[in-house]
Formats: sequence, structure tokens, C-alpha cells
Amino acid sequence: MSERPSTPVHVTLDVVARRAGVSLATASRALNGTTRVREDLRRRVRAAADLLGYIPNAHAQALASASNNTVGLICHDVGDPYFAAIAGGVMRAAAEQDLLVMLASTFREPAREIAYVSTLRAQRARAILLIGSGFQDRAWERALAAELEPYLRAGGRVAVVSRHRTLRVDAVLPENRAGAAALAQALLALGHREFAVLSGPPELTTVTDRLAGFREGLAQGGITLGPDRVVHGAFTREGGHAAARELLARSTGPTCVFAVTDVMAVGALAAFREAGVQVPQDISLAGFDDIPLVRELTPPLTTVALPLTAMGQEVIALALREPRGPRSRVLRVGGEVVLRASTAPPATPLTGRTS
Amino acid sequence: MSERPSTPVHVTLDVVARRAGVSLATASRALNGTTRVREDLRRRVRAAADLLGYIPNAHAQALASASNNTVGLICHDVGDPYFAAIAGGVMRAAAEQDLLVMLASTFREPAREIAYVSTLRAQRARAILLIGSGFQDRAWERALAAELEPYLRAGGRVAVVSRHRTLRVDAVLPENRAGAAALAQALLALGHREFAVLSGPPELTTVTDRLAGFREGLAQGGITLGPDRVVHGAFTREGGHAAARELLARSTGPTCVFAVTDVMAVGALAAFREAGVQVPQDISLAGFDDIPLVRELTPPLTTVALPLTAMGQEVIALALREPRGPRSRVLRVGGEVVLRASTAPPATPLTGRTS
DNA sequence: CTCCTCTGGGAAAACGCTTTCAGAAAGCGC
DNA sequence: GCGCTTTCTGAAAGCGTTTTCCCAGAGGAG
Repeated sequence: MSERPSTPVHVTLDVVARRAGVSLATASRALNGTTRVREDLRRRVRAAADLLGYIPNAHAQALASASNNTVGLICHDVGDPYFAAIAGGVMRAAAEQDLLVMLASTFREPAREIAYVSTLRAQRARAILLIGSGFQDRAWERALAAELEPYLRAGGRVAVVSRHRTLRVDAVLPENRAGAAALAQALLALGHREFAVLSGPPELTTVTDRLAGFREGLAQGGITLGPDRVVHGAFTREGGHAAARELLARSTGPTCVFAVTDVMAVGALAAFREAGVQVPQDISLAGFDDIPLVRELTPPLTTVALPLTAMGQEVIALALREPRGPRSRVLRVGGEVVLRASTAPPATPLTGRTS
Repeated sequence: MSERPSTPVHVTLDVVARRAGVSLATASRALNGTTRVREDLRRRVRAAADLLGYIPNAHAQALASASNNTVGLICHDVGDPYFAAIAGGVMRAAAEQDLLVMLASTFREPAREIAYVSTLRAQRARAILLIGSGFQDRAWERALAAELEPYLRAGGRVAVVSRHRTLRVDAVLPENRAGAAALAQALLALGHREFAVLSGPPELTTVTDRLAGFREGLAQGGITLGPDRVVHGAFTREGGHAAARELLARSTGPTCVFAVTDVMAVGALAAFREAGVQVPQDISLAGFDDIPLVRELTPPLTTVALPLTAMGQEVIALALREPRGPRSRVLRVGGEVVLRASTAPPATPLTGRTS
């Protein structure tokens, strides 16, 4: 019967070698070009390989040579434009260096993150890239560090983007504080005095940094942010939407709102629109990140622009750069305040009014 | 000196086995749970493995067991929100099934696509997922098919999303024609009679399908689309932008524009804004796909909504579904016309006027 | 012509696991 | 007590490469 496949599933190197009339060893050397092989033999092997459609088994190669050209990329959710943009940069750089990227989305579950690190360790990935804010939960971060530490010792490379430095690894860090501070100043310069912040989960380091920076910037203008002016929400469009609604419900009357993330700002914009609050006439809105589509919004969103694609390219370069000295390297990338139409001077110039 | 690492880099299974006082075989069985192992031995092995921080070598496992739980995902560019959304769905499904996803971005170069298929073959990926329109270039498609065919014969699974059926593989196909036709009808119903299309590269099948569908829909209303009313551009925001400018330059005065892709529509919207053309007052604009942010635009974009995340989940399910009968399966997903504020009745009701 | 150094090729030993194949131990009916 | 299953365990044979290690032969020097 045709039950049992008579043809072996994959062409292996020794078939190629036999066909070319050389030994297995020579065939391997001919194809990899590590050692000199007589030119005619090399050609015979190549011809046989092509003829037979030989595809080397990457697992066998990795096992035998203990080498590997895959890197792991762990982010919260590739579907999110922020991560997608960074991932795009990583892919670009990976393609140039013939690296294969194993992608992992944690969907914001710390346990999944750790599990993925473990999986990538098992895959003997050359590098593990962690994109995005870590979890403030001490226990998880420790567990992660414990998982990463033996990997590093075994020669693995780890680099992070936008993640707090609890881990001693190379990092691409946006200037969250400075960027938020600069934004605050720009908003002050527009004449705003009454601010509110749509903040993300307070356990994310990115959030605390941006919040702190924003406060610093405001402080330069003598403004402080009352606790009733900070609303926390999830790091998503819906989170921003809900936070904005909550803010409106409190009706403390800020003239300017800073959403710590563009994605949240998008949700906030929708919430404002639904509530009949006009941006920027009634309220100014600013975000952070400059993800691809926010400049297309109406009004286009004022934000702090981060070079997301470049950050993706940098993080992989950083991870793979050879002289991994004793100390970890940090590449700080500046955020540039981009004033767009979502921010404008406040409607009523509040000259020296005390709330 | 401390030159040579005295500690072996990785803990291997036989170290674990020795530590637990059992044989290599038993240790393997204890950890994998394939065969019954006496409970106390199993516990000893587990304890030893945990103590030593044992991480199995996935390559060795794959080699020895000829199994593998990785799938490859090939798309044009993960940075593009369209692909990002689908990839997000794939990741979700993959996480649930403990599959590791190897991601590849072709950056729209056919050669790279084929190279990636080859790489994924070498990795012995369980499945290869191709997302996005194929290349019309016959030679490339043939080369791709030639690369895929032995993979399929070797038991590999291939599934595509939104890719023309030159390949005999499982597919998730959006109803491009029907969706575009429905959109055309909806636009006709608004009262439009003068249309234009911002089309993508004519060699992409998605483009031709949507264009044909749109024409069909218009034909129902007795409208035909002159060649001067179709502008081709790249499948990107910039492509849409350029195409829209070109259209305006031709000044043939359509009241309604259909961009075959939301991403292009976004570019068009920007171009219109720059040119002082108001949407929808001066011109109505519609897209296709319903990528995440277009509902947030002002005006929110009328489009044909595709369940992108679900499509990603479906394609991986399709690829892995067991009874791969002789014929390939096709999952058609409908596009739903979503009328938003970017379309409105034309300013001047053109009652029966002939251009 | 012999000895020595190179070059290049083949045999075989890893690489770290899974899995087959027996064999030992234990339980059971008679 | 004896044979017969049943369970488990261990030895060893792969899986498909790379990479020693070693040897044959070629070429040069003396």
C-alpha cells in the first residue's frame, strides 16, 4: 500500500555526499566554506545539494556547532502600534544580519514573560530582547532576573527597551523624565495652569518616570499636580478612554491633559469627543511616543516623539555588539516635543486665579 | 588563570540524571511524562532539575524527536498596523497552544520572502504562515511554490491570509470583491456618482480584487470608472498621499474616493487636508481593512471592516488543523461596511447630470 | 633519493536529547 | 512454587550536523 512513505522526508547531508562521491565531512566543509576544499569537489557537492533540494537541518547544525542565529523578542503585544513600530525596527536590523527573530507576546502577564524567557533559553537564542515597561511587582522582576542570570552567564545577550534598570543589562532608554518635563514646559508656555494626567498602571516604571518628569516640568512653573488630577488606567486605548471619562466625571476643570502614552491619548480623544468636549478649544491633549498614526488624528496629537523604529534597530545592535564589557551599556534616546494641533492656549487666560 | 571556563555552560540531562541517581532515559521520561515513571523517581528528577536549573536543549529535542513546536510567520512588515493586527491574533493563538512564532518581514522583496521560507524549512517549522498579498510576478510566485512544495510533501503546513490562490494551500481570504462592491453600493446610496480610486500596486492581487469589486458595485448603479479615475500608488501611507495628490492634480472632480487600503486612506486624508480639501464636505473618503486607529481619525474613516485579529487566530488554527484532506480549505471572512463620518452625501446633488 | 612540511579528505567522535529494545522486578492465578 | 503478564528501568541506538584527529599524497629542501 502507499501507507508507508518510501521516500525519506528530508534529504540529509550524507545523501548529498554520497551523490557527490565525497565523504560526509567534505560535503559539510564544501557547503559551509569553513575549510578549504578542492574547487571541483566543492562544485560537485553544491550541484548535488541543489539537485536534491538539500536543506540543512538547523537543529542539527545548532546542536553540533553550538551556534545559532536566532534572537528572541519579547513584548507585551505586537498588535499594539507602539510595540509594532519597535518590532519593525528589530526586524529590519535582523534581516540585515541574517538573524531569525522569535517573537513572543506576553499580553501583559508576567508569568508568560518568564515562561518565554525560559523557552528562548531552551532555544539557545543568541539574544533576548525585552521591549516595554517591566512589572513593578518585585517578585516577578526577581523571578525574571533569576531566569536571565544563568542565561547571561552562559553567554546569552540581553537587551531591553524602555524598561527600568532593575536588570543589569544593556538598554535603550527613552528619556521619559526629560521628555515629559519638556512637554510640561511647552504646555506651560502655551499658558496652561490647570493640568491633569491620564496615567497608566502605577506599577509600570515608564508610567512613574513620565509622571515624575511631568511633575518636574510643572514645578518649574510653580505648578503642582493634585492627587485628584491624576487618573490611572490601563495602558491601552480603552484604558485611556475610561481614564478620560473618570477625569471628566471628577470635573475638576483642567485645561490641559497629558496622557502618558499615545495609545491612551487616542482613547482619551475619543472619550472627549463623545462627551462633547472639544480638543483643543475646551481642553488640550498631549501624549507620548508619537506612534505612527497620531499625527493623522484630528486634531493631530501633540506628543513627545520617540524614534521607535530606530530604537528597535539599536536594541538588537546593542545586544549583539561584541565587547560586552563588565558594565552594561545604556543608550539614551531623547524624546522630542512635537507640538501639534491638539494643544492650544487655554480658552480663558487664567491670570493668577487660584482654584 | 580564569581563562578557561571550568563550569560547563549548560546543565545537560545526564547531569540531572546522575544527580537524581537514575539513568538518562528515566530522567527524560520523568520530565516529559511520556511514559509512566515511579512517582518517587519522578520527584527526585524534578528536584534535581530544578536545583540545577536544567533547561532542555530545544535543538537536541527537536533533532531526537523530529518534533517541533515553532511556526513561521511571514508578512511584509510588522510595523504596518495591518500586519501588526493580524500578527497579534497569531500570537494570541500561538500562546494558547504553546507554539513559538518565528517572525519574518519581507519588506516587500520577493527574494526575501523565498529566503525566509527556506530558513523556516531549515528550522523544521511546523507551519509556515504567509500574510498578505502575493507578488503578481509569475516567476517569483513559481519560485515560492517550488520552495513550498517539498515542504508540504515533508508534512509541513502552509496557510495564507489574504493571498491569491496561486498556491494550493489553506487560506483565510477576506471577501475583497464583495466587500468593495458593498462599499460601492453604500456610497452610491449616499448619492455619489463621481468616483475615484486610490489603488495599490496593480500587481498585488488584493488590489485587483478590491478594484474589480468596487467596479462591480458601481456597475450596479450604472456607473463606470474611467481610467483617469484610478491612481496607483504604493501600499503605504506615503503611497496613498502621493496618489491623492496626483488625483487632485488631475482635477477630474470626483465627489467620492475609495482607497483600497486604510493605510493609503490615511495618507490620502493627509493630502486632502494639506490641499485644503475638506472631508467629507468637499470629498468623501473610504478605505478598506478597518485597521485599529482609523476610527479615531477625524473624520472617522468609512471602511470595510475585516476581523484582523480573528483572521490571525484562524490562519494558525487552519494550518494546524489535523485532517488536511486532499483539497485545501478556504475560510472566507466577510468585510462589513462601516459608514463613518468620512463619507457623506455629495455637496451638490448631481441629479442625472452627465459629465 | 630521503626526510619533512603542507594540504586536503575521510573516519569517527561529539552535540544533548528521545525512543526502542530488552531485561529486572513485581504481582497474579493456578 | 511456576510461569505469565505488567510495570518500570537502563543500555544503547539513533537524530543530522560539525569538528576533531589522523593519514595519504604532493611538493621542497638537502
